[in-house]
Amino acid sequence: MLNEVFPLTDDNRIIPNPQNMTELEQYIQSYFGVVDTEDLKTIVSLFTSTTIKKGEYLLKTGKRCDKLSFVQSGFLRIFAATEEKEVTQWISTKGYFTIDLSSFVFDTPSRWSIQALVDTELYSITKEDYKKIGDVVPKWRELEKLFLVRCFTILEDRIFSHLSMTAEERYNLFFAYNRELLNQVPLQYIASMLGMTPETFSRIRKKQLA
Amino acid sequence: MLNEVFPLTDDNRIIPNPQNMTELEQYIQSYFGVVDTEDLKTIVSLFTSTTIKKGEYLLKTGKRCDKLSFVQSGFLRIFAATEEKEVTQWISTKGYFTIDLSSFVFDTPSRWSIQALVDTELYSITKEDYKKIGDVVPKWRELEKLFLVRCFTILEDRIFSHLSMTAEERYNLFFAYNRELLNQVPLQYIASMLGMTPETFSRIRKKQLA
DNA sequence: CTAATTTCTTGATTTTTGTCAAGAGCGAAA
DNA sequence: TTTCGCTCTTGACAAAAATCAAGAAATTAG
Repeated sequence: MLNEVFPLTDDNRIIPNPQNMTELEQYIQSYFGVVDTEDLKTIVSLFTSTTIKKGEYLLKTGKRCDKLSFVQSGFLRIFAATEEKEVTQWISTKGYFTIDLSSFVFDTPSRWSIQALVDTELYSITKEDYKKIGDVVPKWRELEKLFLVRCFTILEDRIFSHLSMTAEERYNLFFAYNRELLNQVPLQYIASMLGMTPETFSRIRKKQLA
Repeated sequence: MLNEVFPLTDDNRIIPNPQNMTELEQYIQSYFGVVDTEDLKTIVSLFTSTTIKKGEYLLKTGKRCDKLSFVQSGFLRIFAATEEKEVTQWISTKGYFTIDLSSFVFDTPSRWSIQALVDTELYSITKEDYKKIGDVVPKWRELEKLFLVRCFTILEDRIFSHLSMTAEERYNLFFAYNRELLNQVPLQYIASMLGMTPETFSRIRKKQLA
């Protein structure tokens, strides 16, 4: 059983790579496509594991976003404050990569704050180390671009949902794909990310349960 | 005056590059950052000029998007049809690059239709030729990524506007930056891309003019 | 230039969503 | 356990936005 946790190389060196990192490998595979197994291990070795407690911030608006984080477990809320209220942009669950992309890439002050909604396990990579991936895995720059395009497309879809759907339709679409979130994070945040008030959310929810 | 139209190199070769292409060069510079002048000419030479008549389609939903187009003059409406109505996702004006990105990159059926709202001059590049840019200009892949990130950020902002603003606020924000569109394209399309009905748009407009 | 078509405006009305306020439910902490 | 704070729900009402319908204005086609 041991080598499931600490797999051995040909010459019996222990790879300093906890077993649960395998999940990160799997997600990288699924998001970025086929990468050589050795490369994958190199990439994953650049990530470091951290835990962030409920309520704590991974990033605050105005600070630089200097790392990319992968959610191993827990929930992160990405939001920004306006004069009147906080607006939740997204909630990251297991398997999501979370970042203020613009801040990370351009070294500008971040627009988003990122807060843990429960104790959350992360694997994070610094900007510096992230750059190394491109050197080690030449293919990476292309895979990264494809990943970006997929993210872009998701945002396009989300805009389309606001141009063409009612609050109730957005609710139904969201829960068709994110059923599990409903009982695990404060509903007010989901309401906000769907572009409605908590009261409207509550009423739609009641209607859908009936 | 001639060399404004056909600028001469040191050795008096005429660069086969119509004067108005310079504008495309300028936009590439401004979007993608500093590229060597020779490279820029190479890139621009891969584009071909076309004109598309009012009402004609550059792309239809379901077809492959096999080229990237730059708007030299005119207006393009990017939209998709739902059961009830057509939803305008964006209107491209002079200086915009227009594409169904997902279709172009992944060779999937395009989600958007693109139609000319007036006779429109375009510079287009095929997917095949676009790939060559990366070979000629090694830096291109990085510049392209930065451009993508900027586009991504714009979409994030747009989502935020739907999560946090009223129709009237979106109207005002839009016209702070796109005053010129108001008298040049059917207002119903602008209404749609801002996520409101033509009637609501008309009323807000009246209110703002008063 | 005129007729036809499309687009835009306006009013009346309905529907959707937001606001305000009160109370219920629930979990965390003393 | 009991209290405190936070979240969610509910009702009454207000505001925002959509719908429907008619007509005016603008544009296009003949």
